[in-house]
Amino acid sequence: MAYWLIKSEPSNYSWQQFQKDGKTSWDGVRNYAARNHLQAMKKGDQVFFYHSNEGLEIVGIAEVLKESYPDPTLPDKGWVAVDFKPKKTLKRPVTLKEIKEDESLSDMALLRLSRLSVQPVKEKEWKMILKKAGEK
DNA sequence: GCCAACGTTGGC
DNA sequence: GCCAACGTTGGC
Repeated sequence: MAYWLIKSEPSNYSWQQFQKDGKTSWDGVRNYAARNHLQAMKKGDQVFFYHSNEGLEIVGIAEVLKESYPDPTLPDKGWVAVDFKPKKTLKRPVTLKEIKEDESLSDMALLRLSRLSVQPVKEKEWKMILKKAGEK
């Protein structure tokens, strides 16, 4: 099982909206690095949902519902989409500030590659963040 | 609203 | 194939 992090601007698509929808299709990604990560996702993988621009915090955990398939908004160009479903809202959101302050998380892609919208999370980082969120 | 970081584009 | 110009993302 692998761990990931996806970003969304709440004004565009928020965690609350995601929960209301029950699932969502992550399409429209037009970045090669992000696409490669989408393609590597397996059903059941766990995914942090991060609010960028506003909030600046990890708000919940999603799960891969459907592995990558041709992006319906641009099917012939090799871009892909992945379906997610919301799994759990964190007891306490984990802010970018907290992540920055933690030495052991200084290597996270969130900090090093701040512009990448789909990125891998190491198991160690995953557990660390869950702990900060007040989860087991 | 500004600006740094980074990806993409296009001229040579 | 290099690199400058430009556009976009995202934190501040």
